[in-house]
Amino acid sequence: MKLQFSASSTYSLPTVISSHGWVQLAPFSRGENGDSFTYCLELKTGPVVAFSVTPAENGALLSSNGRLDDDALAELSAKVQWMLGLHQDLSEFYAAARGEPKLAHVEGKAQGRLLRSATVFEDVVKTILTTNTTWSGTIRMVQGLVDHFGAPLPDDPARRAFPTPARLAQADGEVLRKTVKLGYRAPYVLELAQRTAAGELDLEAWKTAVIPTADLRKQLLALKGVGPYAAASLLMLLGHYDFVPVDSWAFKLVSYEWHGSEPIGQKEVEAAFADWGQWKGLAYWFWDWRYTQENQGG
DNA sequence: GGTAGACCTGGACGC
DNA sequence: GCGTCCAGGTCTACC
Repeated sequence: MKLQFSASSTYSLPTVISSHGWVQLAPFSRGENGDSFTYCLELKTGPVVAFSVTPAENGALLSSNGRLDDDALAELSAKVQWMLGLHQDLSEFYAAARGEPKLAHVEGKAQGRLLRSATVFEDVVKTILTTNTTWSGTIRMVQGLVDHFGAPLPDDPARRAFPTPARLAQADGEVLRKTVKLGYRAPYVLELAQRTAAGELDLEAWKTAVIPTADLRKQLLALKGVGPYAAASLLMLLGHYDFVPVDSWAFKLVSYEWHGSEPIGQKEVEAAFADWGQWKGLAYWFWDWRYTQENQGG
């Protein structure tokens, strides 16, 4: 089975894949050249399907051995288009970036889209698992969730999808805490799964909802385990860039760039991008930082 | 609204 | 190998 997707504007799959670390988190797996990925997904309509996504003419090509009925195919197609951000319009951001040498590269590289998981639920869980830990810890926790609670692929049971809310809602809190090693985050993830599975939360509605960013942020902050950093990160994944995801790395970047490596706080980071309006998050994320260049010999 | 302490794990470090 | 310290955001209680 093959599905070809075309973007509504200039598009680069390798750029989307390398936009942030998501491709390193299960059930994503990065292709050898870094310009493609594979993923395993449990569809609402029933089947578990594995597929690869490779670059195609201004878009992407999905390939899978799975056979799907029309409903499953429609669901898969919609989810992959969401993951790839094929229809995001970044023309206003590019227009603003043309006047800033530190962002001169973004339009040429088609930067701006961030790789997403198939569901908002998966992205919220993963984002909670990025907080107060190392990146290696996040990779380990996400892999643990997939290994313990994800539905297996029929043809290759070693490969599993990210667990649905219904599957995670059945999880034993102590297994989450001790075996999967989510630690104190376990009750946050469990509560999120249970409320989502029960229909109390409709996270997927955020994909299409037309809501002011401030209102969406309030709803995100109301989730246990989601604070200002996680909310800003999730807003970016949902296509709202009005907030900078300020973590300890942001302090290093901004301090080195504008404050001579002196200790700074949240206010200084926010002030640095205050002029970027609805594009603050993207301007921060794709800024050509001196800190990383000079600390990696670039 | 702002702040202090607790949460949990893994990694670095010293012995 | 063992113990200690620290980094990483968010929550809760308190002022």
